[in-house]
Amino acid sequence: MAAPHRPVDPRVSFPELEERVLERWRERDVFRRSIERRAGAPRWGFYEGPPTANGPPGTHHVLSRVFKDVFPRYRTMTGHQVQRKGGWDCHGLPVELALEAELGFESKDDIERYGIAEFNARCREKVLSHVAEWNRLTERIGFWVDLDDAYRTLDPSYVESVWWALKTIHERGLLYEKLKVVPYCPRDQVTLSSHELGQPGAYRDVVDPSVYVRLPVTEARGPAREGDELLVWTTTPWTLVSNAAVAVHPQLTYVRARGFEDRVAIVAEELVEHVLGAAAEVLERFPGSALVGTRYEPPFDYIPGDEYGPKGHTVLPAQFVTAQEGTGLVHTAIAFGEDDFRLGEQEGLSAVNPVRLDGTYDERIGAYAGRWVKDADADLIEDLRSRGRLLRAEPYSHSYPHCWRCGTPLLYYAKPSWYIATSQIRDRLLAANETVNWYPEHVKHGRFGNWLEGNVDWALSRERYWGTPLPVWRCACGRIHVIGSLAELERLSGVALEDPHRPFVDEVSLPCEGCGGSMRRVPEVIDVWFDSGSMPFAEWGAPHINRERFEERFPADFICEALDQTRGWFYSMLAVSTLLFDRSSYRNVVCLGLILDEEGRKMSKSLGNTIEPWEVLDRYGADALRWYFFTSKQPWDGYRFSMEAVGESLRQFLLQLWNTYGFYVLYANVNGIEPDTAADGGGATAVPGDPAAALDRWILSRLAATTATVRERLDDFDVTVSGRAIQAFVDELSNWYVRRSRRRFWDGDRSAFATLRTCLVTVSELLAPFCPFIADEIYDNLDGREPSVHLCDFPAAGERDLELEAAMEVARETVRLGLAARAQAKIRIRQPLRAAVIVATGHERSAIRRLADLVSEELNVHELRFVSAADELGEIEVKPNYRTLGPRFGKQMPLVAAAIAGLDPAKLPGALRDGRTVSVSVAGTDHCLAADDLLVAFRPMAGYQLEHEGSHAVALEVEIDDALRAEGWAREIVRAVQNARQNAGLEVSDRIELRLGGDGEVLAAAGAHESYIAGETLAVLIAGDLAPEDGEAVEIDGRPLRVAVRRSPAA
RNA sequence: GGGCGAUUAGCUCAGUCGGUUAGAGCGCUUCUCUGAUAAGGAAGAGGUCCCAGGUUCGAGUCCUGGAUCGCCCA
Repeated sequence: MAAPHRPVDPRVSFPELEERVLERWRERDVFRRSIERRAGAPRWGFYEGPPTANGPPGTHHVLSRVFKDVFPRYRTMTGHQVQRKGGWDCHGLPVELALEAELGFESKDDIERYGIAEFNARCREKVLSHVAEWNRLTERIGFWVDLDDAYRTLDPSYVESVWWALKTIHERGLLYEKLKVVPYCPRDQVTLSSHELGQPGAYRDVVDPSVYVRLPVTEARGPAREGDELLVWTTTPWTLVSNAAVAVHPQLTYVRARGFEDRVAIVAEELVEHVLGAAAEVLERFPGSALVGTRYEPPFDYIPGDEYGPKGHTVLPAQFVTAQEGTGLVHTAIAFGEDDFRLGEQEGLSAVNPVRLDGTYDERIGAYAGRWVKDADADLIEDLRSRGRLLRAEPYSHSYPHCWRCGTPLLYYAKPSWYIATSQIRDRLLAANETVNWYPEHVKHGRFGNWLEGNVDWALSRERYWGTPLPVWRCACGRIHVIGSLAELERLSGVALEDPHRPFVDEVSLPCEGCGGSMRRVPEVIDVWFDSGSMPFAEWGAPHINRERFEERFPADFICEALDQTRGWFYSMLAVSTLLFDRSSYRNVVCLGLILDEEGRKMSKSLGNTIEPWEVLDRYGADALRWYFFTSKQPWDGYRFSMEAVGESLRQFLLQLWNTYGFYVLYANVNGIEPDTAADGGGATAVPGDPAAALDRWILSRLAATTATVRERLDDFDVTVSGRAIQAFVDELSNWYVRRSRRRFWDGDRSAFATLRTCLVTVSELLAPFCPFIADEIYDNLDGREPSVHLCDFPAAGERDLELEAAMEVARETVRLGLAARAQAKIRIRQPLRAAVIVATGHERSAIRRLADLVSEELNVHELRFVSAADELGEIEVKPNYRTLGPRFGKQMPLVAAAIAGLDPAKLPGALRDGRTVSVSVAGTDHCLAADDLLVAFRPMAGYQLEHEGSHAVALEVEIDDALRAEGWAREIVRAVQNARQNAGLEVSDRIELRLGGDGEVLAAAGAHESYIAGETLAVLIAGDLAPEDGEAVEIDGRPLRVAVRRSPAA
């Protein structure tokens, strides 16, 4: 007869097991079938936020990929069709920069010389260079996603969809080009998006010169006299050469004050002391508005005031000015600050910009021409000092943005850029956000909501090469045409492009419908975030092709990325879909935290504290890593990651489950127990437990409770609590159900086997989304009616028996107390005792009585005796239940507590058990208290050694007579024989011949309990004739015994 | 500088609507059990629930301020 189940290796290697399971999935085509099986079922949508494959995947990618896996698996099992299209983010500056570094390029000129076609071809290769590695890891960790049909943002169909989106946005009047001050990297010659400013390392603490500059008034006006000095403050001295104006707050109070060297300065009143010192003498006070129009001498005269317009080198009113720091008068350089630029627009000042794109001064700045502006700071300051125009200069430490790739300090710089007017749809963005469930919830109106509130227009264009070309064609006459597809481009130009990228697309010109001239494409490519934000339709090439496939799947039910994507992908997804469809492209979003090392430091290559995914996978396996991520904490809190932590999740959970499963298989095979598939075929209605076996019904009730919790929490995207519920159940199953049922398994009790098997199979189904490998292995070996557990329906919660669950709690508590009492009395568990004496009140007493066999067996006592509290063991004490009484009595609580303390405890339990109420007098008024209002606790009397907790206690009768002693010895002998069996390498089902020798009294006890010993050890023969030199020597209660076992030839 | 979050035992984390004796696991010490287990059980040691105010009959939990750490923004 073949064994019903494959034997289970207790020393299994999970990594090897997982490889076998993967092989089985491939053979049985399980992923594809899991989706096909749900054809026609309600869809549950998932979008893959595309990673870039130009580098190898790290542990943080494993984190997001397993979270992207667990919910689709769960929803598939609950009857949904969940298609998962993979994707790769292909464009972008990082690829270009990596390639530049490889080629040793230092500027964009090098790229132009190299040739854009060749450069982009290299980018195209590079960006997918690690795809094979990503695919291998993705499969290994059990992330089910369709990588064969993955979208790539560089595909022509994808680019076309993005073009369509931009054309649509243009048609709505939301695409515009404007000179705007942007953070600009002169090294890469590229404008940075706000997303890029958010990259790690962008803001760095640096020390910049901070200068107070004197600007003499050139003609008296209002309160200002000729020769008074306007004091301005700046941390960017290099912008002083293009000072265009000075801004003051019209409502703020300013003063003329006599300060250093008797010169008269004009500063904000609040800052006089800060700027001029305590000795300064205030001469006059006036509002900022009085200064407006005052003319002054600029710090440098390279650019004459009239180049800025009539208001050049005058004082202007501006609301953004504060008296927080500086002088309260703000140096304004139109081209180099966002506020400055806006003020220039309002006041009609032109944005004269003497700084070249490479960050050097142009020829207008005389001696400084050609110098990198930041390097000119020191010389400019000296220049000011020598001319008496410097009040003071000091180092100023602040955080300043740098290019996150090359580390160059950014310049705020006026440049023409293309924008999407997202600020015009701010209310729609907020409304769309309201429809999204965020996990954790606080992101919705916190970090993300605040970000939307402060929405600014999306800086879309990039002056780079490897990206989706901005599909805007412009004629010299100013006319603009936005192209929405390659077909449209061909229709208008006659050119059929196969590759929409630069430089090919740059060569296509269109006839201008206005002037008949030739339209050329603008040179920019777009922000890659717009690419990835377009994925809901672009992954299908919609709307040009596959329109229905997109529409059927929009919006997604679930997306998931790390928390740093709030302003990245989460935003671009919301913004693009709101611009185009006026709704969010996702309904639920789970945010993940960062992975830190075990000391809480960020993992980074430079610190050398990274842990590579393969190290973990090869040592502990994917399930252990997944389980760690799912259950160690709420995922958005971040992880303190270490090898040891993953090892612990393996030991604490997976091994316990594996051993329980191994136990079942071992004894099912020994007893030839076939799974009763017919009975199980009916599903949850077939209760395998013997109705008389309380343990069976108890564990099935716990299983039902666990199933309900897991479903409820997974429905709310909570893997942490649901996973921990499974873990708690497996612990109950292993450490109470199996432990207390071992005898029944040895005896081949079919109810016990059916119950344990139901629990294990159900656990495998509950666990399938979390730990897909071990779950499938267990399912396949114990059930296997489906080719994989991942083709099963998720379990439905059965009926619970709450009363039995509560009773078991009490019984287990009683056992805990009894074992503690044994330890106190120093009587080992194998020594049977006459009785345990239990103090328990009404319902607890009946609970223990109901499970008396369990309790007495576990405590190894012959009898349970109950005593009432009034007996000599101790007494009952009642305490107020603050939870019920607090709200009722409020401030009178102390009085109530006192009144309760005055009750006669002896009379209470009986009265309360009978449903009667107790009357107390509080401040002259009588109140009725019900059983719920009182907490009953047991208080042992002095001088008794017993264990108590809450309202019950357990004491043991410790007197051991000869019969009990002999019984204890018999158990010791059994243990010695079992050890001998194991030492002899026998199978658990082998029969033995047993020979004993040694102490006469011990042998007599063995004789008295011969059938017990024979039964326990499968001995067909027991003989007391062992020769003194034979067998293993052991001690029984300090007496010598020798034991010899031999496999019995009789079958 | 602003926003968001975190801070509970040596470590990793729970802690429900505010309810009076704050828990678990790991680790440590001692004991124990073993016919599944890399396990299990019992006992012990281990706490300024970050700090300071406040609200309340009652605060780890709510409010205010502060400290430290992280993330995001400027």
